[in-house]
Amino acid sequence: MKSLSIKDIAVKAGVSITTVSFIINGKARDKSISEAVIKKVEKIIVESGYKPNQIARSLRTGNSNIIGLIVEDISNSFFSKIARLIEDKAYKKGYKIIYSSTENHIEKAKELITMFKSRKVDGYIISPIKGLEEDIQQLMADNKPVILFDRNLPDLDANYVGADHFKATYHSIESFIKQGKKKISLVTIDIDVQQITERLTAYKKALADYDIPYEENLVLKVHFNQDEKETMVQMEKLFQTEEIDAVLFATNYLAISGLKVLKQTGKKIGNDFSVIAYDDHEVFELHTPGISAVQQPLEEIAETVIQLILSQLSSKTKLDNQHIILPAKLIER
Amino acid sequence: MKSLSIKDIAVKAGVSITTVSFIINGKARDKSISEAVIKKVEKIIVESGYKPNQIARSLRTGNSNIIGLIVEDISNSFFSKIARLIEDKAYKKGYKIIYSSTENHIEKAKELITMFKSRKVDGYIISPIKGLEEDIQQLMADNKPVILFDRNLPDLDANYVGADHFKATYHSIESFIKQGKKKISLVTIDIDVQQITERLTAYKKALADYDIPYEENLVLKVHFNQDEKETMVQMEKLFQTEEIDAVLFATNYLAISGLKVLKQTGKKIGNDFSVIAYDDHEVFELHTPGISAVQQPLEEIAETVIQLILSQLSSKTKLDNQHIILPAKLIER
DNA sequence: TGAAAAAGGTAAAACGTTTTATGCATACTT
DNA sequence: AAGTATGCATAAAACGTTTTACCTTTTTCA
Repeated sequence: MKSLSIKDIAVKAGVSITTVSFIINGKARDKSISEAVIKKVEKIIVESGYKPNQIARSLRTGNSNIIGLIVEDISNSFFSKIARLIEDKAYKKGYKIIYSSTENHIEKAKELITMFKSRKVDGYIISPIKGLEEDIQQLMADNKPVILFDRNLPDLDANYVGADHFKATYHSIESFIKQGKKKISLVTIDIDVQQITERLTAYKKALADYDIPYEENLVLKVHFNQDEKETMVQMEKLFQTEEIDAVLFATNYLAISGLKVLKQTGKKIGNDFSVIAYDDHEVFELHTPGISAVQQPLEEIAETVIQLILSQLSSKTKLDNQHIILPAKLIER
Repeated sequence: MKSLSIKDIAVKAGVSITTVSFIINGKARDKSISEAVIKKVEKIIVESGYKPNQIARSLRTGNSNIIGLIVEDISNSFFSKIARLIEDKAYKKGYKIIYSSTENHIEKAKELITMFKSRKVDGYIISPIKGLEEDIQQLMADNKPVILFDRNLPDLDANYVGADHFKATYHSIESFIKQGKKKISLVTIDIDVQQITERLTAYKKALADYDIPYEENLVLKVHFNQDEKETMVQMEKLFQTEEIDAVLFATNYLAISGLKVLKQTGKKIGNDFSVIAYDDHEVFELHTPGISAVQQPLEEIAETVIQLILSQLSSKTKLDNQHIILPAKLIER
């Protein structure tokens, strides 16, 4: 049941391997192969169902038509939706995606890059974590296209596509303030990437601009890799001990955990307790009452990422790194 | 910036390529290479950070250490959660996953298989759709491990891992009946795979067993690939025109669409209108009131799938096909 | 008419591994 | 002392492509 090789086709057609290869790769006219031969070989290829062995092709050409996608957690709806969009668009251009989740482990992330390297992926799409700077730098030094998305590493000059988290956060807090909220809490994670820390900066800035004093104990920094149970305990404490009247959750899973806590403790969301979540999710739409959420432009992010990487892949010369910041929208519910 | 090859290591160590290869692959003692040489070469490998080129390795050995995963839609939380679990477990055994979504398009599914084939993936994990029988048969004839999951193709004798949808559906309907419901509706899709049609069979059986007449107009079969908008229109009609007192949604996205309709139309879930969803989702847990749901044992499904495929991959002889049906749980909320 | 160019094609090297077959010492039997 | 293991190591083929360099025949045109 061995599959056909280019040699089988060559023999069947009574021409050389070279000729078949030229035809397969559309170089036939260029290399002045006669129409008759082209037709004949093409016919045989179609009839026999021959498909070139991509492995052999990759070994020879050095590229794999595979793009590596590294995210924090593919089962998070934000990432799985982006992944689906990216996959879709890449597929149309003849690229496949290999994805993997880092689970916020630097060691796993490094291993993944090594593995992708040895698999000779053509390019990398990475939602990075702190500590990966050197490895990414190395990839770029090797002239591999790299696109960071969602999260950025400040010490690194790389292509980046993401949403305007500062503005989105600022507007969220502002909207709380305009509703008359005074005790506004921020629940975030202690991960050290710009896109997360920015949310804290924007929070502080908005408060300052409206002359509301910043209180440290209104900010909960959850450890990025801890168990959900523990997170919920911490949130419960926060919700109980302070007379908070509004909460902004910095990620969708934090918001979901938060909603679980509220449901368990019977605390109601309403006029004297408002909530905004970061990254929209069906949960927020269907929740009673509806939960306002910051919605990132998934489609545009995916589109931009894939466009960026494709242009890098097709360009011979190294292109300048771009930073593309797309607006995020506050969906009020 | 060319990466190191086995030849570079061989030269550096002053031994042959063969020797290095044996050492890399743990065959050194077998081939009686001296300890001294092993140590020396290993040291050089570590120091230089050499990683074998997987492409070349694949070309030579004929296997890629990659498993292809084909699902309907990776952005569906059921699949993305399974994918994450599978990826995780596969990773630990040295396998990578390439995934792709069929979007229920038979053509795309076929293309994906062809693509995976030309990429020489070692095995296939597929949530299949009708019409793929022949292609899958072909894979098995080629002696490639294939595991179907979630959905089964009745005309095909293949490995299958899935939940007991008949029982789960039966129990769901039974629970409605025991609550005194009389007009029980089923919202399902018109896709022709056993795991979906089974839900209809179980629905009918449960009604029959409790002497409730089956009414065709209480069953809504949504077209599997239609726009959500259209689905919602159909559901709205169903909910309005019949005095339905209970609904079972056959998939989680149908349930989510259903909840959206209910929210829009202001119809309340409660004592005189109950809902059960298929495949649990955070939405159902956090919804007010909580939505009962049939929960498939994701972890066990993933574990079984990966175990099955790994045992096939490591066994020289073709193993008998297995059908593994795991119990699903009705979570009452 | 003769040289140059074009048309039509191919042989063979190369990509980086794994693996088979083989070689040469040295040590162990009898 | 001859024969046979055994320890240690390697040369070279093979996997299936792409691509470079080259060859022959025909056509062009000064």
